[in-house]
Amino acid sequence: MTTARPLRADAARNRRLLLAAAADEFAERGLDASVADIACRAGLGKGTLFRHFATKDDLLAAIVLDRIDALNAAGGQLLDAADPGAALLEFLILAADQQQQRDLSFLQEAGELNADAIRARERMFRVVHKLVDRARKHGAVRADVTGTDVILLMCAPNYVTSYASDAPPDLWRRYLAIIFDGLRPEGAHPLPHPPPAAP
Amino acid sequence: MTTARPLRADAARNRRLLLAAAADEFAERGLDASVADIACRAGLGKGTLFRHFATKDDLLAAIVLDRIDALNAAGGQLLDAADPGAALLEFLILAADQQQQRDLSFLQEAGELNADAIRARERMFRVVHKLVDRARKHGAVRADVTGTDVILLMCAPNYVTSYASDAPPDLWRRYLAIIFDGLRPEGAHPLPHPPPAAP
DNA sequence: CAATAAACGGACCGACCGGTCAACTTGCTA
DNA sequence: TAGCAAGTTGACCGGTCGGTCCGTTTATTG
Repeated sequence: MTTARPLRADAARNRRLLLAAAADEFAERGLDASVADIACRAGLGKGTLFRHFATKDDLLAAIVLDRIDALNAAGGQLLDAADPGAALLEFLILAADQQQQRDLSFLQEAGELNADAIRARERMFRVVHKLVDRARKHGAVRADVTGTDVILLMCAPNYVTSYASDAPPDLWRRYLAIIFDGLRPEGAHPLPHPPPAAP
Repeated sequence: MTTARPLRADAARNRRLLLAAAADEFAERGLDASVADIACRAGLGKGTLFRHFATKDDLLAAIVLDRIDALNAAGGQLLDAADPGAALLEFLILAADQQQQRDLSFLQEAGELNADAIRARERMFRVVHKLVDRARKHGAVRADVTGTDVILLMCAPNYVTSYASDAPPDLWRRYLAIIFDGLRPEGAHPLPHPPPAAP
């Protein structure tokens, strides 16, 4: 039982500052952003950062957890949408939008994450599986594509555009559309390799 | 004029050892592989590595240059193939196969590379553009897709599978097929974003 | 307001990195 | 085979990193 007594007012404020600074710094410089820079950006000392987050990975996990939970909530609502195909596409757009993908991609990197973050990720995987199943049954997605396929492909649009240095910020929409066309049943060719097992 | 006198026999052998060790190490651990580990893997001292390659980036560029040149040669031949659509697909398969993609992805990362490597990359870009143009004129690729699109998407299949830790080594074939289906004219939906300028 | 626990901050630590260098070894050649 | 340039090596350097620690500051509360 973690009967945590509430944070002192300044501590709560600083925690928010740190999370915001870390989100910005990670977005700009990737996983290599240094904790010193993050603390400095928040106008705080490095020691303060480590008082709130025992390790750099914990800080990352805290950020990612928020994003994932928000995405899961949106995905849950999309499960009731009228058009299952449009709902899946909308979910993928939400996931890629505002560089959320950039954080999601951290999530995919193996198990060095907070247990909470891992649980949130698995919740998200379940949501994606449900969205894909619905879309497949509705004929909006080809029969030979699985939820795991979509999970893996989810981060590709942002990854792809990250290499076009002078690209407009929402170029990912173009590649999400191309990949999504590849998921549709119309004009689908047989796949040369079986799908991976669900994670 | 670089009238380089030939390397001493042992030096030439060590150079090959270093290139092989570096290729393995970069493939396993990515760009973060340390020069010390590479030298150790080659059974040599760190100083020897720096005698052959002035900087870590030069070493990387030397590896990448070989791969790119091989790919360019294959791509050049595919320009004469009977079926332009199959030729483009074959080129993408070659590019992704045997983790070549892993090295190509380094290439995409901005201009911190050897001038030679940059030239080789640009040569590859031209080859891809030609392959795509041929395929498009032949109706094997949708009209609204450009060579630059394909260059950006080229690395996606391997990237995508790199996050499925227990995946079979050629799972990328599955996602290359899905993405390639997205490039076909059949069942293509309008793209929501214009293509980026050619690099 | 005084007492106290919570929070803060930055000097400090050990590990690791890319890269240098001078002493040492070795293949080539005359 | 002698001499020497070419090649090798690992200790070493400056810098950065994640993380620790303790003297100091501050919000809270009786």
